[in-house]
Amino acid sequence: MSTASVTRQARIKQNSAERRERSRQETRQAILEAAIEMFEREGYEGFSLRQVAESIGYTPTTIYLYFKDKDDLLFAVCSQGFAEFTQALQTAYDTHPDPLERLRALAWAYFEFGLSHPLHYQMMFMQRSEWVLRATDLKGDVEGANSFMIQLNAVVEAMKAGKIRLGDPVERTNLLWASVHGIVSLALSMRGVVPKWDEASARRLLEEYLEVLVHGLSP
Amino acid sequence: MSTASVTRQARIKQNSAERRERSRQETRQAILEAAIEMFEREGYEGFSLRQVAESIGYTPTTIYLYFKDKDDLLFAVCSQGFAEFTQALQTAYDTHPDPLERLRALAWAYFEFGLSHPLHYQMMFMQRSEWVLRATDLKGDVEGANSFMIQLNAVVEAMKAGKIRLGDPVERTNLLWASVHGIVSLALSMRGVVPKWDEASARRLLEEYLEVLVHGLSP
DNA sequence: TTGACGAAAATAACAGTGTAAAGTATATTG
DNA sequence: CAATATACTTTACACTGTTATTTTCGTCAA
Repeated sequence: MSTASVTRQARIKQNSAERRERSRQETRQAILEAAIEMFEREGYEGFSLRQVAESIGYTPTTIYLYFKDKDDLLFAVCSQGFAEFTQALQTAYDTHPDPLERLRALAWAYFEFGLSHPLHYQMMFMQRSEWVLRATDLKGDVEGANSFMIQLNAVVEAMKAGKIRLGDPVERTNLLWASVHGIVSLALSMRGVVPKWDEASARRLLEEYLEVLVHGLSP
Repeated sequence: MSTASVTRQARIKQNSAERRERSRQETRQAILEAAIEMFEREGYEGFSLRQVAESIGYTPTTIYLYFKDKDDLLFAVCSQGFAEFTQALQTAYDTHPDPLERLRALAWAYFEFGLSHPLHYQMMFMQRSEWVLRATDLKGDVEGANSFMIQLNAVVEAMKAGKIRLGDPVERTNLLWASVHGIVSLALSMRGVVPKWDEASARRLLEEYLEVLVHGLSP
């Protein structure tokens, strides 16, 4: 009887703790979602903790019970972007068995992500690129979950298959990565400002670039 | 006599106006220099009008007599960067007669500017790239003064000389520009964060990239 | 020389911002 | 029921850019 009541009480206690933890995660998620919505509406400059708090009926200081500071919340906003980005690359990798086509598909997936998530992209790879590390660390030790690793694998495979010239795989990957990033970031920066840099011409540019690259990298 | 005294008075008046105008430009310049110094020390985030004013013994509001607002002052800070950038490209252009070497030299000049003026570069080409237009417009109608035009000319020359494959010159220029920008911007973003992205490896990357490019673009 | 004028600079104020410390309900537990 | 831990708010501080108003001061004409 004593043991039974003790375990029941323990169970109740545990359930209570679980429920409270769940509630805690719920409000954390509510804050996060409000933050995402606000970030996508206002961008980086206009992103304000006080407005986020107000939009879900909380006092500004409450946010500090769930996130260390503004940067931490903003990182949480971006980390969803990182996850989506990695997944986009992963599906591109998985759906293209041919090594060369795979590289092309990866570049296009990269491009599409940037063009369709401009605010996230600018944050993730232009303003706060140091978060790349934090984001991949956060994902655990699964190597495949790292977006760089996906690209690296694709490069290694292409080398193995004799489709591109041999060389330091990491540097090759950086080369590809940097060029696509250059096109995407310039397209995002210049669109709406320089007429020549609309989305269509950015597409043509990437197309041309991939052509030049396979030419220049062929063994 | 009447005409003489009138003209003398007119001269005095004009000199006075000139001197006042000069004094005005002097304090404007003082503000601008303080702003540059502050920007280079604190970066974009830490750049504060009030601190700029304080550092030269002015009240914050005085700045508004010389610059429209914070953005305007920040643009003035960057416009020096644009001038220096254009000049760097121009000398690279002028000192290399061979078309292919010229393209290489332009890429390296671009690279060097970015690496040695990281804050300016990030402002000019990553955060506020819409200023590129404003900066070139400001320079007057001399086509050679535009950094893009310099690169464009170099590409056209290389095509004429049969050193690279024919194609839309503007798109070709964007291709070169975007790739170098990609390397530079990633190098700036990642250095100090990702060990692999130190300055030396960025240099190797550009070297390799130029090799691949002349391979891929050879007629 | 004085008095008016006009430009330059300063004051005061407003509406924001991120963040820390202290206080207050509310719910959980013994 | 009383003690306690948790969630949240209040208050406050030190900033930010920006505007409207007021003061200071050099220049210029009478």
